[in-house]
Amino acid sequence: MSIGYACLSVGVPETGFKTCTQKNADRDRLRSLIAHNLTSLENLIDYNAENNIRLFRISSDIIPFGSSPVNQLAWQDLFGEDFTRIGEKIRTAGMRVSMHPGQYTVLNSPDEDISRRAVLDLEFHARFLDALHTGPENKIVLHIGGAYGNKQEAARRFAGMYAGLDSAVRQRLVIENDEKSFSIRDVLDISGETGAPVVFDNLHHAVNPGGTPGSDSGWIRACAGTWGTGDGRQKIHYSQQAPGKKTGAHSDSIRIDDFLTFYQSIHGEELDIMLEVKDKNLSAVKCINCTADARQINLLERDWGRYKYLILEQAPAVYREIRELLKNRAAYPAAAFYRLIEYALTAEADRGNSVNAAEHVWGYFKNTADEREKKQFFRCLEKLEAGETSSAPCKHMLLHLAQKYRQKYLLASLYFYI
DNA sequence: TGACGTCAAGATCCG
DNA sequence: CGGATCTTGACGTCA
Repeated sequence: MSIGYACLSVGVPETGFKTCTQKNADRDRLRSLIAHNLTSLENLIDYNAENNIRLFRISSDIIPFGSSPVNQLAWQDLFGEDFTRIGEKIRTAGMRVSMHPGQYTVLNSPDEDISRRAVLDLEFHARFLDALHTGPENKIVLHIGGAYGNKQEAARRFAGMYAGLDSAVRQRLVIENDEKSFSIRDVLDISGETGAPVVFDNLHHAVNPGGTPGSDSGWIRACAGTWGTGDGRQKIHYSQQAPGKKTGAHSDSIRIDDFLTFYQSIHGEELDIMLEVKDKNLSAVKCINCTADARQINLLERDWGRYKYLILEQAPAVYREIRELLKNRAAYPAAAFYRLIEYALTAEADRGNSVNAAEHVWGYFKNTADEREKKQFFRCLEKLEAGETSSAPCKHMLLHLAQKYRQKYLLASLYFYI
């Protein structure tokens, strides 16, 4: 069982992706964007390895215009050594990666130009995973596409296109139910035609159930048989409805109690679970820690180190409560810990709390900062206290100091990033 | 023709 | 100047 997240991180330094507009996409620009993005990918892989995250989706945007004639760069060759090095790290960490072209890659489109571009896009994704020297269990996840008023016909067109794909693509391709047209029942039928493994997406299924009713775990079992020996562990996508947002919108964070209920219901299934959630790695670590075999409190202490100043700012009472909770080093109150963090993050910002948290963080620098920095910080703090600014300028300054004075522990604090 | 979804670039305004 | 808040771009389908 691995639990992972998609594409981007929250609060991991130097992991951002850059792109440009089509009209600015010249060779030099693309080369430097790709160099930057591969460095970010390597930093993400390092972070994942250090944090026990063994499932990760690589963003399609890592190569800007990766399947467009705008990008003629031989990036596999130009960055061959980087790909090899990053691929080795993935393998060494026992990590499984994937890619997922978005809703605009439509293989079954009746418009031949659109389906042709979809093929090119899939080939780009396969080329990327090949460049990392990853095996075929590192999948490309794809939706079936549009229904065009005749789902049967659209499904047949998908199967026809699938059969014509290069084996480098086909061996990696897995198909997923969507929230509009193709239900899990439809996708299982298409799998019967094509042999492609099926990814069950619980939220898409809740929005677009189709077929005969069944529990999530029932459908997951139904998908299990589509995964062959070379395909690796069966994968599912898991997400939760964002409260108050439109149907199908992903939540900001995974609510741990709902996740654990789901997790109990699929107990015994050997699955890889890809979380689709705004706070990305944060929810991944949460769910990993709450289902870990090694119930060591240092897992929680480590995550607490990243949350603590954020929680101090959001809800000082919860800060104190969590400190109490973690005092018993023989216990492993993972769910209780994350439940408190979820609760604290719902609190409204309070100026006094912001000042208090900023002063705490300032404690790292009060003996090392020079006179100019001291003056600057306290001027910033006074403005915050007077309600003349948000806490952003203070935080920005403290982050700058953390970088200058190499406070590694502080640099990883979510206080700066949420 | 605009909504849909996503995230970064780019533009603009404010103090 | 930094920060906050738009708008645009890039994609295809569907109402």
